[in-house]
This record gives sequence, C-alpha cells and structure tokens, in this order.
Amino acid sequence: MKEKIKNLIKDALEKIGVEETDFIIEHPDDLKNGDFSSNVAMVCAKNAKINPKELAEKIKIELDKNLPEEIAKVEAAAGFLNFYLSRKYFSKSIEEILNKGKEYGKNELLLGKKIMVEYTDPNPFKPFHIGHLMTNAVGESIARILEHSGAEVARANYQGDVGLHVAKAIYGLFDNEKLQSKAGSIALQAGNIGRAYSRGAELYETDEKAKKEIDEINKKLYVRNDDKINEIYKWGFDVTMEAFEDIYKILGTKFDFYFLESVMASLGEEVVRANAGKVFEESDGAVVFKADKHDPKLHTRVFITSQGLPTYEAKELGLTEEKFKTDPDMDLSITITANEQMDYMRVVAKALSIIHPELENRMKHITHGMMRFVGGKMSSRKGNVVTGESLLNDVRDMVLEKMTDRNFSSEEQEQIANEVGVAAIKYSILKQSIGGDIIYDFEKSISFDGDSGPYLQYSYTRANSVLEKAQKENILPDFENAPEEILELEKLLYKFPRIVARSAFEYEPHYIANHLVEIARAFNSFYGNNLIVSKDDQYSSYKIALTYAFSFVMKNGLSLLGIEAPRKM
RNA sequence: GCCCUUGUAGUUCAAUGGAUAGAACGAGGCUCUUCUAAGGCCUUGAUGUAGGUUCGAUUCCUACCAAGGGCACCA
Repeated sequence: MKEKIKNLIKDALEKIGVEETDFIIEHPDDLKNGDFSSNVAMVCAKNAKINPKELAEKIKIELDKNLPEEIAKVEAAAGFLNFYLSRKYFSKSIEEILNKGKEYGKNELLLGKKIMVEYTDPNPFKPFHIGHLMTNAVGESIARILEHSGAEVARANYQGDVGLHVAKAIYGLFDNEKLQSKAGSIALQAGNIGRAYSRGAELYETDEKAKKEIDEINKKLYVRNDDKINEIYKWGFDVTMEAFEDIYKILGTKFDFYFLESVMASLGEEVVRANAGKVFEESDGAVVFKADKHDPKLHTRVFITSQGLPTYEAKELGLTEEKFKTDPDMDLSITITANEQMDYMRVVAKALSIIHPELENRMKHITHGMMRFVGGKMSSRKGNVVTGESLLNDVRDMVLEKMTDRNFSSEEQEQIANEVGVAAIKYSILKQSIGGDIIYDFEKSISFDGDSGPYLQYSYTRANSVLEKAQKENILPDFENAPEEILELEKLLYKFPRIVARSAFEYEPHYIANHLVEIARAFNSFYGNNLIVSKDDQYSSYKIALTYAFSFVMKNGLSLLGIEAPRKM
C-alpha cells in the first residue's frame, strides 16, 4: 500500500511539473491524521518555490482525479498529505488476517539467513537471578522475532563451569555439610548450592583463612586431582544445570547449543598463543591486546594472565570460533548481555576482527540495561539476590490468589498461574527499549492492571469467550457486510506486520509490546461498547470476524514476546 | 582523568527530523439483570541547561550539568 501511494504521488508531481525530492510515506502517530501521510509537499516546496500548504493542496487536487478503491479520501492539512483508507481496504485486511492465521505478521526481511543467538548465560553453582531472567526474556523474544522474519535461528547458552565462583560454592558446601543433602527436589538442592556460594563469596572477602582455602580449591579444580572435590563438583554441576532446565521450561526456552567455559579456555588460549606477537603482546608477564592502538576509544585488556591462565577475553575467542564451527555458513552470531560488558566486548570484537576479518561483520553484541531495584538495595546485600525461581513462585502465588473465584481444576489452575506469572515478568522487561536500565519494582512487575502482560492475556481470553459463544449460537464470521464506520481496532490490526518488521530490524521487542497494548485497549473498548454476538445485529458476523482477527494478532504478538496466550484465565 | 550508556508528567516508560509530545501507575468521579470488572468511560500533568544545523529538533551536532557502567591479570 505504501508503495502504491508513493507512486500515485510521483505521478501527480509529474503532472503538476514539480521536481521530485526524497519524501516519505508513514503511518501518522495520531489516527486523526489519516492512515498514511506524506511530507512530500514540505520537502518539495523549496525547489518548486511554492508555499508547502499550496503545493499540498495542488497535489491533492491532482490525486483526487484518479483515486483507487482502497483509498477513501485524501486531505491536505498543515502541509501534510493525509490518506484515508477505505472500508473495502480494511475489510480485506481483516480477511487477510483470518486467512493467514498463525502466519500473519511474518515478513521476509531475513529469509534464508542463519543466525545464532546466545543469551541467558547463568553459571552453574551460582543462583539464577533476575538478571538472567532479563537476558532470557530479551534473548528469547529476539530469537522469535528473527524467526518470524524468515531467519533460521539457533539458540545458544554459554556457561561458566570453572572459575573462582565454583570454588567459593564448594567451600561453602564443605563449610556446612547440611547444604550437601541430596534429599528433596532439584530446585531445593540447587537452592542450597546457591546459599553455599553466597556463604563462600562472603567469607572470601572477610576471612583470610577461607580465602586461602578457596584459592586452593580453585587450583585443584583446574587440575582435577582431588576425588572429594571432583565428586562434589559433579553433583553440584548436574543439579544446578538440571535446575536451570526446569526454569527454561517454565520460561519457554529451548537451547540448541550449550557451550562451557572449561572447554573454551584451552581453545581460546590456543588462539591467543597462535597470534602472539602478531595481535597480542607480552606486558608485565601477561599476554595482552592493546586495542587502543587500533582504536583510541578502546583500551588494553589481558587475555592470558601472568599465571598463564586464559581470561574471559581469551575464552570468548574460542567461543566465537566454536560457534562458527557449528555452521560455517552462519550469517550472524548475536550475543546478548547486560551493558556492563559492552566495553570489553568491543575490545574482544576488535581482536577477533583482526584474527578473522571474514567474521567482522558477522558478529553482533546486543546489550540490555541493568536491573536496578526500587526502594531497597537488595543487590548490595550479599546472598540476598532475588532468584529467578523465587520471583516466579511469588508471582504465581499472587495469580493463584486472584483466581479463587474461577472454576478451574487444580491442574488447569497451576498451568494458567504459571503462564500468567511469566507474562507479568516478561512483559515488565520487554515493554521498554532494551538498552536502558530497568528499575525493577516487584509490585509493578506483578501488577495485572493496565500496561501489563496479564492485561494482554485477559483481552485474549475475552475474545475467546466471545468466539465460543458465536460458535454455540452458530453465527459465522463474514467480511462482506461491514458497518460503514471504520473501527479503531481495524486501523491498528493491519499495522502489525510492519511493527514486527521494525522490531526485527532494530532488535527491539518493545515496539510489539506497545502495539499489543494499543490493540488490546481498542478491543476492550470495542467489547465494552458492542454486543458482538447477537442475532439481532446485521453486523454481528463482521464483528465476529474482527474478534477472530484480534485474537490471532494478539496470540502471534504474545508469542513473539515469549508469552503464552491461555484460552481462559 | 578518559570512554560508553541514559536524562521526557509525581512515578515507570513511548514517540522511523514533522502536525495539539502519547500510554500506564498514582489521585478524583462514573460504570456489571448483556460475550470474564484482571474491563470500560471522564478529569488532572513533562522534553536537564545553553548554543548550533533545519522550513521544522524530544530526535542530529557542540559545551555544560546529573545518574549508571567500564578503564590490566574477575566474569
């Protein structure tokens, strides 16, 4: 449609004899200004030496001579040209949504592209905290949006199975043997290991003797020569990894690849050694990369310590090579982390682009903001981080409380509560642009009013109830006999595919989240002002078709945010 | 000190260089004998400061101010 309007304007300009300059066709922010608008008169006015308003008027007159049936009217206002689409156009767009169903909203922006997305990255032996929840929500949504744009996406998770944090956890487990109990659920055992880690981390800072022992355990872990440590390591690793899987299941993520730091360490070290003298140089006994030599905005970082151990930077080199080994034709490798890692990822990327120039444009680092807390410094109090699991449980319990007056089996109740809870959390993360920090407010993240995940789900279930009633009363959807007035809901629904494309192009899920709130609001308003299923209403069939269209778009949109759409709640 | 990110209603967020800067929460009022009131309707308020580019700047540029992150052997 956009192209069609553009061509109409081009023809009109030619007929008037005004030279064409670059102009745009866009959806105006406010529906009052039409369905499409163009700035053509303003950008061309200067060359044509006419007042923009006059030029807009002239173009309008020319356009009016030959309007296609999809356009109801053209208006010249404040120098803009506003196009109003016709009833026929909207009826057809509703028909299109119903025909495409699940496929509606897909685009071919990335057709045939192979993309790997790495996200979440929790560390075994450490708690899965809400920061991981945030990366997971962002990563899963971006993965789905890319898939919806035609890409073949592989999901990857990179986990720190070696390092000081493991030694701290193991020290904590030795320190308090109760925490080693193998009784109870996986979640319970993993929780104990998390507590052991917190304890170890605290003692490492405050207790000299503990610090020494933890460093000792760390060395033994590296060479793997202590049976007692190896045994507890294996148990702890298995338990925490399994606990992570349970969380992924609730969150709706399934990874295709798992990369472990212990494996990347030696691979990365090899890469650094192979390029020593060329890319890397020695400095104070360590092997470093002086990125500032290549770009003054970057800085020097250590890749291999003076102790001879590879750092995270070196491991990242190994990781990137491994990722491209899974598929040498991969078009893009995306890594999603918090923005505190931005600067050194740039250094790593610089080193990589020198070693592997062919990969330079095939790597992308997307950063999201940090989780901050409102009303309390939870993060600064050691061992008092909000774990993903506790948050999920709290939210689920709140939902259950709210559901007491509904008639569901306990099984149904459990599932719905989980889906609604995850929606509340994910939406509170994804509703805003991912770059900025998120001020995490527990009360708000589980709020079910207004601008929230459950609000979207609730609108969807309402639509479902309407459709069930329509089936019972045997009224079928139809697009032919539509009311003359074009509803706001229709004007929002047909924009969905463009919103998805923009989200994919910018790697920003919040455009979808915001659009879903708009259509939910429009639907709820429509629902409140109309009896949709009614034998006495000649437009009932059209309204039912519209309700179907809404439910498809809402379900598809929620799915792109990684949120389930329950039929009832 | 240097580099990166961010400054928009009381609060949390929107706004591909365009029209009267949008929502939500909060506060106040109305609204269920109708398809789920987790809803709808109405009222209330903002672009950090100073310049610049432009027909037009929340958006781009410069300086300043403020917040957060990073800057050699942690990740």
